[in-house]
Amino acid sequence: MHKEHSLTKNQQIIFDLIDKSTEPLKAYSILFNVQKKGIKAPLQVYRALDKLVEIGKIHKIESRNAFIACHNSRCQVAKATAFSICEICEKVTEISSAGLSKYLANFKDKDGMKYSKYNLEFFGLCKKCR
Amino acid sequence: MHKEHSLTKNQQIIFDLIDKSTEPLKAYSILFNVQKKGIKAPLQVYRALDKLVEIGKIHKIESRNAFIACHNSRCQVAKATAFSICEICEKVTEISSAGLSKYLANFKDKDGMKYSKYNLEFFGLCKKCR
DNA sequence: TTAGTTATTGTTATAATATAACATTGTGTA
DNA sequence: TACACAATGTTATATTATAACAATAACTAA
Ligand SMILES: [Zn+2]
Ligand SMILES: [Zn+2]
Ligand SMILES: [Zn+2]
Ligand SMILES: [Zn+2]
Repeated sequence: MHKEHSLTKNQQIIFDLIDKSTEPLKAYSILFNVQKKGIKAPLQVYRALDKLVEIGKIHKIESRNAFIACHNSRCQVAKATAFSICEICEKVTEISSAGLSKYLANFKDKDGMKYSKYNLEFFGLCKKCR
Repeated sequence: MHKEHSLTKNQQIIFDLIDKSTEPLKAYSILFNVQKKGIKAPLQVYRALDKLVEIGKIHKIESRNAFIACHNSRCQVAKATAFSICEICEKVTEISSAGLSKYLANFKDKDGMKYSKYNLEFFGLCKKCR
């Protein structure tokens, strides 16, 4: 469950766009799409994106420099994320697996160190592309 | 074990630099450091980096846009990587865990799909920074 | 209310990261 | 040799992201 944050105007505009999208959106594509709503500069987009990531409403797909809305109720505050990415059609899906998140949250490295924050990106071919 | 590839001149210069480095290096920092060896343009660096990633001699740390030499004998061909990243000092370590790689290689998503390629980045504080 | 404080926004410029396009050179091989 | 192919060199440009500073709006506390 996401903590309720009341979004500001720009944050709401940009979140709505990302949330409606069926694919991850890139910052400058977002910029292009919200210019008619008065958001004219990259920085306005990046500021909203930063905040939305911070509060867990969206995630950044690091290998693609793109942003996707969170649809994972298990995803507490954007600290532990996992995605599958199709290398052909670029479809991205957030993975919601109790087993996986438990395994990773409990994973200890050689030094016995545990990590509460991680990002995992799986690559392969989606159903359609196989 | 890495398949032996004989590196070309530019690839060797750039690999040596990354391999000697104690921290991940960014492309333009690499460029700056190899200009005295005759590599003058970004593209020359990016081409070498692409190839080195492809053959598994280095990995890209996606969240940092930086490159690190592979020191993980378990790491077959750059298809399955895991790192820990200190959020204060930015120290990056490649994780070599039989358990982790086995778990992830066998992980199946909701649709029963398995992924042989993945990238995992853990975030936290290293020993020194704790 | 009012002044002080902080978050958000707007704006211009610029930094940092990455690729396109094309000409040239080297390397292996039939 | 002649062909194919990989690697290199070079210029220009595309894409992603932040710095710096001014102006507003929203929130607090006296
Ligand atoms: Zn999520
Ligand atoms: Zn696909
Ligand atoms: Zn490796
Ligand atoms: Zn550290």
